[in-house]
Amino acid sequence: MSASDRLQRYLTDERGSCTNDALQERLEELEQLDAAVGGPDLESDVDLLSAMANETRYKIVRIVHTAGEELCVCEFAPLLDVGDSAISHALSQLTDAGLLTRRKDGKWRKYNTTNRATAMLVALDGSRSVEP
Amino acid sequence: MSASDRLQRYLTDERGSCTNDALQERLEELEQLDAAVGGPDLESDVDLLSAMANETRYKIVRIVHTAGEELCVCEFAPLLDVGDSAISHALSQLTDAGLLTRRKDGKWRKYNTTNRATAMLVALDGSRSVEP
DNA sequence: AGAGTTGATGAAAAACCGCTCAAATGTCGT
DNA sequence: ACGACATTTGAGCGGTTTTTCATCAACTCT
Repeated sequence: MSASDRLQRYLTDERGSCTNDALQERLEELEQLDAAVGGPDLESDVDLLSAMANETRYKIVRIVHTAGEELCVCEFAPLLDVGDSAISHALSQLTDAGLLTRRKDGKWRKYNTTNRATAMLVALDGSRSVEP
Repeated sequence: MSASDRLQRYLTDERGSCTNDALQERLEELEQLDAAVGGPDLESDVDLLSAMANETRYKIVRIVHTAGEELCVCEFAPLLDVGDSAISHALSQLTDAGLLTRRKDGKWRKYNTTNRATAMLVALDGSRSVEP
């Protein structure tokens, strides 16, 4: 097929020559990379990243992380300029993604960060402006 | 206003009592959290997370990271089930977000991961299934 | 110079997201 | 059990994102 056509020309360019065997070998190497990537973690990782990839939800995670203690839903409300319902949706998505824990305390619900959330924020902070 | 109404009831519940001064104090604490969060990094962090929060783009970053070497556009094509154009869009977004570097090599373009991308993947892998 | 190839770019269709509104659930105090 | 309150849930609307299609710019080789 033509899918690997370009790849063969590329390998020829890079290595001077490229037999069909060499092409197949490289294709297999790439397939292995793909297989290693496509595991069951892919979906949960993308879910986690999607959960944080929104200003409202990112701020929630940051706020709890910075607070260093569990916070009540009613404490987010004054800080986020969206309705209570949106906050609740956000908290649920973050909890489902494994970024927050939810605890019932009587009439109130309290949320705290998980290790996963902390790890992400630390990675973000630690790698900032350290190009490349 | 009623925005801090609920908060006052909450504080009363938690601490037994809550003067208006105590309410104001807590509100200020929360505002400080919010201020610390709303810095200029917020936007770039959300951009970075958004860039990774998509199966196609996540796979690209993972593949380059796992390969441990720069890869040519033509090497992604056989692994991703989207058109060449979508791959190009994805690579641009990832590069703009600071997750990949782009290098011209004659006719070909090669992409590699940045430290930022590595930091994110390491954080994801290192915090997996270590609840909470 | 011209043909062929790689990759980027822009518009537009299709899929998806984020918010609000209305209604539901669970909890507390009376 | 009832009313008040805190939060969640589900539907739906408007806007954004992801992909494709067509086109373009840059580069290579003859």
